Parts: sequence; C-alpha cells; structure tokens
Amino acid sequence: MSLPHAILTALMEKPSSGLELTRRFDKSIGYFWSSTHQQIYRELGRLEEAGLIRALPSEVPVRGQKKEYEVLPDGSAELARWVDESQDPKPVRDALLLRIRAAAVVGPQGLGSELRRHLELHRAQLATYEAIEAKDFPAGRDADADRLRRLVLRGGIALEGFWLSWLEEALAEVEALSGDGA
Amino acid sequence: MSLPHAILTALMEKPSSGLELTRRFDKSIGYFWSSTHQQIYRELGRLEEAGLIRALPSEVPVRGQKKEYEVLPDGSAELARWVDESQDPKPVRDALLLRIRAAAVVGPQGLGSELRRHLELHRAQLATYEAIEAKDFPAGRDADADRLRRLVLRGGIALEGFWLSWLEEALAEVEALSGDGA
DNA sequence: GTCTTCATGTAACGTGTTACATGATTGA
DNA sequence: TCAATCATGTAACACGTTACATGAAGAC
Repeated sequence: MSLPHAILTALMEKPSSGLELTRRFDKSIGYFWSSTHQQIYRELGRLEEAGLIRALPSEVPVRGQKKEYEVLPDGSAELARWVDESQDPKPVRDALLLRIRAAAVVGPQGLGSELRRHLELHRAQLATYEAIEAKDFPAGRDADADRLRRLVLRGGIALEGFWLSWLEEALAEVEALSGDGA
Repeated sequence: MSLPHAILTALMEKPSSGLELTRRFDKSIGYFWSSTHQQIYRELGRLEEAGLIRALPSEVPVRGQKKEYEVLPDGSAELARWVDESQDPKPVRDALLLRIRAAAVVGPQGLGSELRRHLELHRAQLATYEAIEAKDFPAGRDADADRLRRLVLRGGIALEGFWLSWLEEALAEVEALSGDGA
C-alpha cells in the first residue's frame, strides 16, 4: 500500500492541489507509481482525515475551488517510518509475457506487430526519460536529494533498456517461427 | 484483465485441479502472472459458468474432493482471440523506486540494507530461472511452442539482470551519500 | 450568454489480498 | 483418535478503474 506515501512525497517536494498533483504524477512520480485523479482525491481525503496533511486555509473550500495541501509533521514522520520499512519485491505481472506463453499453445497470430508496437512505445518512454535527465540533472548537481532522484530516473532508463533489448530478441524469434507470425 | 487467460493457458498445457493450478502458478506461470489460490478458485468458477472450461466428470463434486478442469472449444477460441488483442504496457508501479524518491526528502535511513536484501532476492530468482532454463530447454528443442516459452523465460532472466545491475549501482550510490546511509 | 477548460469530486464495479472455514485423507 | 496435510472454498475489505456529475472562470 504505497499511494499515500507517493502523495506525501510529492507534497513534501511541493504543496499542491489535487489537480496539480495529478499532473505531476503524469510526468514524474507517476513514472514509478502511477495513479489517477480519482484515486488521488480519495487518498487526499483520507490523509487529511488522518491528520497527516492539511488544506491550506485562505480560500473557501467549495466545490470547484482550488484546494492546496501541505504535509503536517505527523505526515513527514509517517513517510520517514515507511521509507525504513522493508518490503519484498512484488512478483511480476506482465500481460505481454503472458500473451507469448499463451501463443505457445494457440499460435502466435499477429504477435509480431504487437511486439513492434511495444518497441516503439518503449523507445518513446526512454527518450522521455533521457530528456528529463538532460534537463533536470545537468552535470555538477550532487546534493544527496538530487543524487537519489537521479538514481530513480536511471532505474527507469535501465528498465526501458531491458525492454528494448528483450523486445528486439523477441521480435527476431517470432518472425523466425516456422509458420511466420506477423 | 488477464487472470482468466493465464488460467486458460495453464489448463491447455495440462488439465488440472485448483490446487494443482495454484502450485503450477507458484513455479511457472506465476513468474509473470502471479495469483493466489483464492483468486484461482473464484476465476475457475466464473470460467465454468461462462462455458469456457468444464470440470471433468467421474468424481462426485463435494467439498474437499479434487475437481479437475479442462478447456472447452469456446475457451480455446477466447484465448486465441485474447492473444491477438493489443494492449499498452502497464505503467510501472514499484515501491522500492518510490522509497528512494521519498528518501530524497526524508533521508535514506536504512535504505542500504534494504537494497542489499533485494539484491539477494533477485540473485536467487535469477538462479531459479537459470535452473529452469537448463532443465526444460536443453539444446536442440526447437518446436515453436518451446521457442516461445523459452523466450518468455529469457524475459524473466533479462529482467532480473536489469535489477541486479541497477541495484548494484544504487547500493554504491547510497553508500557514498554524505551522511552514510546504511 | 454559452462553450470550453479548470478543478473537485461521486458512484459503481472489478480485481487482488488477508483471514478464516470446511471436509477428506493419511500417518503416528 | 489426533494431528497434519490435501483440497476447496467464503467473507470482508482495500485498491484500482471507468464513467459520470458539479461548480467556477475565462474566452468569445
């Protein structure tokens, strides 16, 4: 269960409203903990209820009015506690691998074009990450926080690298099948 | 979703009871589509209801009695249809990456030992995969089905390879932090 | 005024997880 | 006969997804 901690992290980096959070998830935190605005609003409500964050005063809290949240000391403490928790890696659950395994029993059909499509998507994602690295981590920034954030980004980059090289192998394999699969 | 298709695939490879399926998920299909026995029983019920599989007759279907299922033609057709479906890769959702990003704002605490622990787990998983490769895919088997299943396994191996190399980088980085993180 | 976009939600549902329940079979 | 193990489930709940609803602000 990590969505609340993803939100706490984002809010500590910068107090935000629900929609701002949603956007930031779309182009940063969401790269390794994806979420939708519905989940975010639900979780913001719970975090506020639990006293870990609060809505900044000033504006009247009406529907349709922007509401900014900031992390309270209890929230920061909870995040520190969670960072120190130990948790086993979650078993893989990947539909593409499953499809190929299924293709072994019912035939590869149009698997080739699906592999090509995924290749393109992963290439694009890699390009996105590399653009972020160039923009946010120019040489020379080496405060601890920057080093850690960059480490996470490099995780994303290496993961896309894995996909690209495996997908290329897979595509070659599928196209070489007896009956031709594409 | 894909659990029903994972089950159909497993049942086409070999008709099984719920518990046998659970065991096979634990040491094969589950490596890329994990599941628990509760989910499997629930889904077997639905698949039977939908007419995609059926319980082999013979035994009285009492609680506590083994019940074997086999795939019906409709099930096989549904699996073939699904294999040909196109589906975007699911966005990453990884707690360890999130923890590191959170550590950038609240400090790395005992992150070093957690990274070491994950390293060991991934090394073990890689060893498991390599043992399976040596045992199930000795040189020379090259029927289409075998090639595809081996391809999936090599995906698992490459994925563990990604984790190992990134975790080593991460560990070096975390241990080099100003305040020392382990 | 109306349309679009910003912004915050509600509702319904499906999947996944955790804890527990029940019956059959086997060995001490 | 007792305990352990095999085998099949039920129940409750948390999390994630999809579709829709509502209000405010600015553009035209």
